[in-house]
Amino acid sequence: MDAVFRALADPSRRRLLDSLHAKNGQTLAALCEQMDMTRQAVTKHLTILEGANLVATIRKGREKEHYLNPVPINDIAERWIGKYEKGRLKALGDLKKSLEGEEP
Amino acid sequence: MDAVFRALADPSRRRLLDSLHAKNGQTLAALCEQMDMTRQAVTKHLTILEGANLVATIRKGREKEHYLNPVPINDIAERWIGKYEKGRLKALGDLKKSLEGEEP
DNA sequence: TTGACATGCAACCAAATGGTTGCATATTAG
DNA sequence: CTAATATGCAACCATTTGGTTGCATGTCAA
Repeated sequence: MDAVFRALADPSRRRLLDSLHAKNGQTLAALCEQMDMTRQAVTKHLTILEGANLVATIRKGREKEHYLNPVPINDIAERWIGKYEKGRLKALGDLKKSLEGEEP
Repeated sequence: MDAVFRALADPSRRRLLDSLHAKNGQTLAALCEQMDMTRQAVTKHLTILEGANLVATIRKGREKEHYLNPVPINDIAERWIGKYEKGRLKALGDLKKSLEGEEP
C-alpha cells in the first residue's frame, strides 16, 4: 500500500500509467518517446511502478512490453479512500461548527 | 492534484489524516502525542497537508485546531481513480492475451 | 504580572529521489 | 556474420525530503 502511494506521488509515473491506460502493452522505447528524459530515467520510474505492482512486464525477444495493472489503484480506492468518503459530510460539518464557535 | 498525491505519499501524513478522521479538530499537541517525532516535524507534515488542502486549521487562543478536509481525496477518486476502474477488466485481459502469445 | 504552556521560525543534517553519463549485453535484420 | 536496435547495469550528481536542535513569540492562569 505504501509503495503504491509513493509510486503515484511522481507526475512522470502517473503520466506513464496514463499512457499505458491509453495504449496498453507499450514497449520501453515507445514510452520513452513521450517522456522528455533519458531512457534510463524512464526505466527507473517503470521499476518503481513494477515494485508497486502497478505495471507488469513481459519480455518479447529484445523488446519488453509494459502492461497496466489497475488492481492496486482499485484497492486504494476501496480500502483507503472509501473510508474518507463516508465521513465527508461529517468532517465539513465539524469544521463549520468550530468556525461558528470562533473567538468565544 | 499533484500536491495531494505528494502529500499522501508519506505514511506519517496518512497517519495524521487517519487520526483526524477518527477524531476531528485535534490540536497540534494532541496530534504530536501519537507521532513519535518532534513537534516541529509534525508541524512540517501538517503544513504540507494544509498546502494540499487536506487539512484546515483554526487558531483558538493559544491552541490550533486541525480539521480534515476530505474533498481533495474525493476529487482524486472521481477524476483519476475512476478512469482506471473503468478499464480494469480490459487491462487484465490485455495482459493475459499477451501472455498467451509469448514465445511466438 | 509573571511563569507555564502552545505554537512559530530558522538553521542545519543525513538520506532518499530524480536525473544524468558511460558502458555492457542480448536479439534481430540484412 | 555483422551491424543496428532494445534493453540492462552502475557510478555519479544536485535537489528535495524528513527529521533534528535551539530559540522566539503569543496566550492563559495563578
